[in-house]
Formats: sequence, structure tokens, C-alpha cells
Amino acid sequence: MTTEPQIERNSAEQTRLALVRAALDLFGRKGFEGSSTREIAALAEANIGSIAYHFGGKEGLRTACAEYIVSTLSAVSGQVLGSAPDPSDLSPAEAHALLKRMIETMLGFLVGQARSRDFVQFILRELANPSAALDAVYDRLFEPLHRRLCRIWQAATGEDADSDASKLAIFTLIGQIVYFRIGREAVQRRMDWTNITDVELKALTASVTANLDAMLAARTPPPTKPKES
Amino acid sequence: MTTEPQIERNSAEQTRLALVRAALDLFGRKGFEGSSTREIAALAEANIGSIAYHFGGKEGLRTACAEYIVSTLSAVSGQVLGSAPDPSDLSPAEAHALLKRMIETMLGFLVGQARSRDFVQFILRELANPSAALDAVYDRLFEPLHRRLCRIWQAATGEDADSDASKLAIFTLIGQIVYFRIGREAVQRRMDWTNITDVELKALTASVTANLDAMLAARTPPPTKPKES
DNA sequence: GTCTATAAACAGATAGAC
DNA sequence: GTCTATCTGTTTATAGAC
Repeated sequence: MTTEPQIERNSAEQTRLALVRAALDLFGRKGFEGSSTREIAALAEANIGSIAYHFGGKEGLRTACAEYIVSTLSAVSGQVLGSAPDPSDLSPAEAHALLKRMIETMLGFLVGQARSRDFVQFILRELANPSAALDAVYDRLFEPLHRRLCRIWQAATGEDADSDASKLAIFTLIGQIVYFRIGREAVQRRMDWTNITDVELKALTASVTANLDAMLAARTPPPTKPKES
Repeated sequence: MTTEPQIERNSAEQTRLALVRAALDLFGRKGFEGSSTREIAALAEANIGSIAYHFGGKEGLRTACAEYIVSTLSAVSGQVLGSAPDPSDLSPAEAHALLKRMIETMLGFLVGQARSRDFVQFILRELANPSAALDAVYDRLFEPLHRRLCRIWQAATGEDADSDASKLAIFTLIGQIVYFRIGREAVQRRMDWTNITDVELKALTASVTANLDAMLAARTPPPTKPKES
């Protein structure tokens, strides 16, 4: 009998990527300590020894996951922000519209995309127990994105992008969006939703967007035009 | 040599409580699977065997944690809501003020109190991987609280408490508050805060409260009085 | 690079002394 | 009720065949 053990895989990178994807899945669902390397290897359809070979060990796999998240999410946020002009050139109305698009994109990805679940859970755990992996996520993804949003906020409201009030306002927006992912189970139960499809996603987006509108309206009273500074 | 092994503890309940507290701490920080019964027993200064005796096993300890959280948090939320009258008797202004107080209380507990960290982390993990423990937390704590808030929302805005819009609006408020706990590490880094004391807590409260004001203002335009129905 | 075998440490559960 | 000893299975990491 002939054995055909290898299905002609362009071995190296493919195995590596499969391991990262599988690890992300399991780390997200059961936590780092709760996931065994055997499980990960089995899910990736790879060998147990390959983890040691490619990443040096379980810990190396964790940092590889962080890097994977950073590059993937950077691409997603860049998809919206990258095409946009420099925030300081935006009119208030344009900035408002851009923030709206940002909310839609983030909600669409976080709530709509299944794989985002693992990302968010992974980051959440790192956030709760800061490790070296968190530094990469914060420095290369979170901070740049938040800083960018603050500048758009400034264009929309006139508030200084570096003020505490602006930074916190952006955080409250992010909080609303992120909560719909992490609290998803509670939301679905309370709303009697068996799943979150496009219809439900639209309702979520409408809710957060309405809040954005209200926040901006409160800062730019419509009837009397604010004093020009 | 005389041995003094027992320091006159009123054994039973005290050991039990110490185990739950220790478990909550470790489950919150390292996850259920990531925490060993030996660690828990050591932190509680109890014996390893006591876990099996009091809770039947590790899984029993998890549900005991859920029950502890429910009773503790119910007490906290009841401290605010319990004293308040029936929501349907509230004027819009009173409802507005009550929501404000609720925000202050929740932020004060979630962000201000150190022990809330374990609670939130525990619930978060259950939320990510629904187990029997989540049912208790949802049914006896989360749902009643959310329902109550929706009725206050109705009193403040006139919107039906059972409408999707009202429920989601409350979720966006909760999301802002909860995020300041779970994203605390990121918030501190971005704000350059070494810690969150009363001063920083005030800033957080002001930010969320301003959003509440804006949300309500958007629903009750000030100049033209809304059509009386 | 992939895979197997194995080592050394650790897990949760249990039985039984006190 | 508390504590110890021990059983059984699983963990990560490693050494080495292919």
C-alpha cells in the first residue's frame, strides 16, 4: 500500500498560518491557558511539534496571534481611513459623515464578521492581563486609530483633538460599538434575536449613529450660530 | 512542641467564602481553565480538598461564583433603584436625574471599586462562552436591571420601554460604562493616567452623562413643544 | 519541515486519617 | 470539616527518526 501523507502543501507558510488561525480561535474561546497545543494542532490539521518548530513554543504562538490581529485589523480600519483625506481638511459635515462611516464599518466587522469574535476576545483577555502581546496591539493598532478619530472629532466639533473631553468622547463611541460584540450574548437574549444578520445589524448601527448625531448636535446648537473663533 | 493548626475559625462558611473570593480573583485574571484548584486553595489559605467538599468540584465553584456575583451586584443596583419609585410615576426630569444617578453609581462601582474587576471579567468570560453560570447572571441580574432601565427610559423620553429602539439605547449607555472597565488599560494609556482616582472618575462620568443629556435632548426638541399624544 | 515518542511537571478527583 | 496521599489523565517541551 502506498502512503500519501503530504497533500502537496506549500508547507511552511501555510502550516504557520493555519496554526495562528486555529490558535486565535481557541485562545478566543477558551483563553490562552485553557487551550492546549494539542487542540490547536488538531484544529489546524498540523502536527504538535510544528508549534515548537515555527514559534518556539506556546508563548511564541501567542505573540504571533497578536501580530496577525494587528495586521488584519489595520487593513480593515485603513480601508476606511486610508482613503479619507487629512482630517484637518474636512468640513464639520464631512467629518460627521466620516465618523458615521467609521461606525458602520466597525460594527459591520465586529458584529457582522464571524472571525472578529476571536480577535476581540483575544484582545479583551490581553487587556485584562496585560502582556507583551498587548503592547503590539495598543501601539500599532489602537493608539493610531484613536488618535485619528480624535482628529476627525475635532474637525466635526471644533474641540481640540488632544483634549481629555475629545478623547473620552471617542472612547464612549468605541465603547458602544465594542459592547455590541462582547455583550452580544446578552443583547441577543434581551432582544429575542436568534442571530444577528443584516437586519439586526442595521438596528444596531441606527442606534449608535443616532447617538453620534445627538452628541454632535449638542455641541453645535442649530438655531443660533456658535461664535466664530 | 505544640502544634496550633487551627486559628479558631468559625470554619464552614468562612472557608467557603474565602474560596469563592479567591476563585473569583483567579478566574477573572486567568480564566476558569487557566486557574488550578491548587492555586485557588492556596490563595484562600484553604485546603485543596475543601473545594471538593464544599462545591463538589471545580465546576461547582464556578456556579458558586456566579451566585456570589448576582447577589452582590443586585445589592449594588438595588441601592439605587430599590429606593426609587415606580418608573411609570416619574416625570421626564425625574427619570433623567435617575438615569444620571444610575450612570454615576455604575461607573463608581465598576471603575472605582477594585473588586468589580473580578466580577466583570468573570461575567465577560461567561458571556463569551455561555455556560450554566451565565444563565443565573443574566436571568437574575442583567435582565431585570435592563428592563427596569428601559422603563425609566420610557418615563424620560416617552418611547415605549419594550421597543427595540429603547432597549438598544439602554445598551449603548451600558456599553459606554462597561467599556471604561474592560478597556481600562487602553484608556489609561491613551489618557496618560497612571491610575483612575476620583478626579479621573469624574471626567468619565461627565463624558457619559453628557452623552445621556445629548441623547435625551435629541428626543425632546426644546423650542417647539412635541405634539401631545 | 514533518512527525513520533517520551520526559517531567501538573491537572482534578478521590479515599481515608484525623 | 480539615488535611494528606495518591490515582489517573493531560500538559508543554524536547530529542531524534524520517
